[in-house]
Amino acid sequence: MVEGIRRGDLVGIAVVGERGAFAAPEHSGGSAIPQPWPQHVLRADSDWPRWAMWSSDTARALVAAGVEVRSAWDLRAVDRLLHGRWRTDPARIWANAFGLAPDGIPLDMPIDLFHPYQPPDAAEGPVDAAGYLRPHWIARDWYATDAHTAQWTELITTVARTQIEQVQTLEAAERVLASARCESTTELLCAELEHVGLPIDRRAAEAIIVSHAGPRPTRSNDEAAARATRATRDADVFVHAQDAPPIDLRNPAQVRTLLRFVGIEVPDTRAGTLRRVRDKHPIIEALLTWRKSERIATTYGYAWLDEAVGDDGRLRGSWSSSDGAAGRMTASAGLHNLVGEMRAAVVAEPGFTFVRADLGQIEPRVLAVISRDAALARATQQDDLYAPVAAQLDVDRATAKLAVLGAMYGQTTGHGAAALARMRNAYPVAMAYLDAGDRAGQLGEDVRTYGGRLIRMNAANADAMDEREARSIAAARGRYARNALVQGAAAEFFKLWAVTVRARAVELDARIVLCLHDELLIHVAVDDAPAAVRLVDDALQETAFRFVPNNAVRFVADTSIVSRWSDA
DNA sequence: TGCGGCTATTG
DNA sequence: CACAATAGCCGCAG
Repeated sequence: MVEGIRRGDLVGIAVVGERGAFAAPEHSGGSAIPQPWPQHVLRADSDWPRWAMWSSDTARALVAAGVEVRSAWDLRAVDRLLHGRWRTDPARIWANAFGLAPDGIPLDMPIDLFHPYQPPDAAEGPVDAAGYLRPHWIARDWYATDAHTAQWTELITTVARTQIEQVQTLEAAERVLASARCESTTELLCAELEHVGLPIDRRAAEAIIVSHAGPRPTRSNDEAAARATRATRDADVFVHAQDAPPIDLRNPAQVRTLLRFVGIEVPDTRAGTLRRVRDKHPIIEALLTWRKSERIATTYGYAWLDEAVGDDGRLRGSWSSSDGAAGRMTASAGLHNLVGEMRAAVVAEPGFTFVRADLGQIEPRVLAVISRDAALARATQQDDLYAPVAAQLDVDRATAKLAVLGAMYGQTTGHGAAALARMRNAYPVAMAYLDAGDRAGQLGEDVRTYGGRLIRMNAANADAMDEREARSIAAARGRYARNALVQGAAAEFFKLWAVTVRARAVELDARIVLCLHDELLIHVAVDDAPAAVRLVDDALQETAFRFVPNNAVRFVADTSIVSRWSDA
């Protein structure tokens, strides 16, 4: 335990070289205390602060050192939330926090023949006369003294406090503040997800790969063997067009030529297009099968297994806490788009099992919250929200679902169009909310999600564009903004649920091993699985209460205990 | 070698 | 002219 640090304190922390350092809280009267890693004082059980850090790079260093951090204030994550920019660095975060023009940020001098490296003047403080951070302070590999380190960590605390003041000026400041904390703690979760990895049964994975890509090439024959397996795979298609000239099945234009040769004309060669003509010629079925195998062989083949799955049988990718248009979590290495068949290889370790939980109909439920549509909120009281909506619209369930999704995505044509008109009648408040977002997007106005994330609508380049093209681009931007408000708020709900589960799971020694937009996968000892199920459900109720203070909207999750992901 | 197009998968 | 994401291979330009 650290002298003077109390629960809830905001304390700047940094990793400087081989050491960690944190600012002392104001009331202790001290300055930064550099510490070698690992640093067990950080895991003080009862009294713990909210550690302020520049970015999840610090969280990764902490996790790698075996330090458990419970909550954070991540300057980069909060900066992204407030200012809607993804490519940021400390110089920019600092400028944003203090309202300084970004084009005034001083650039670091390049080190080359004409500008040899010169050690910075140690007497210079971190901030220059104009108020910007000095570049060499950001580089921070030159820190020689504890005094420098102390200044650096205190500065982190300062930026965090300034960001909090910025949040206070926004509409719904309390909610945005909660959102900023959640985004920050999600950065910790991402660092942990990268460290822990997803348990994979390597032999099961290899069996799936063998069935599509053939046996693993040995080192002595890899080139030739790989060619041979590819040729075998291709031959299963060519056998249906034996007189056809040789073509490359990986080239869509040549596939069209091949199909034309057997008398089938298609506009493109996508799976959906091919399926519509599958009974015209047996080659279509063979081609679809080939595509599936080719995908496993290339994307989820031996190379993927070797690169992404460690010796400990854990699949690891890089995690981002808020990427893309609306701030969803993203992951690489197939963690977010693993083909269904390969999910059979995601298996809990001996003595452990998975608790898998996914939110039901999260986007329309979130829409009811953010739009404050009382009629839609009533529909969320049902386990299946689409049932009351279907009754309200006087259509079948499938049509109701299409209408709701179409409304959120900005669909204007197609089969759902008639039901969409009924949506306007039945849920005018929700539809008005969506339309307002759409209009803002079309006009190029930035919007903010429920949790306060700024969605930037960059001004369109109207030059060299005819009117029809301009209209189509404006419509696309409208749909983008409309959807970002819903998808973004849904992402915020999910992350709040995830960090709540993460916090509660500590006592069970359970670990979140996968986050998938509306789904959580938790790795837990078999005996603790029922407790983990209760924990997940309790966390959902808590999340719903925090997200919707008046509890007018109901959220549901489907939770199960499975040893194999595909069994859910 | 970098990038747009096409195609696949997922929520 | 339905939203978001990651990721592979191809052809083409340079």
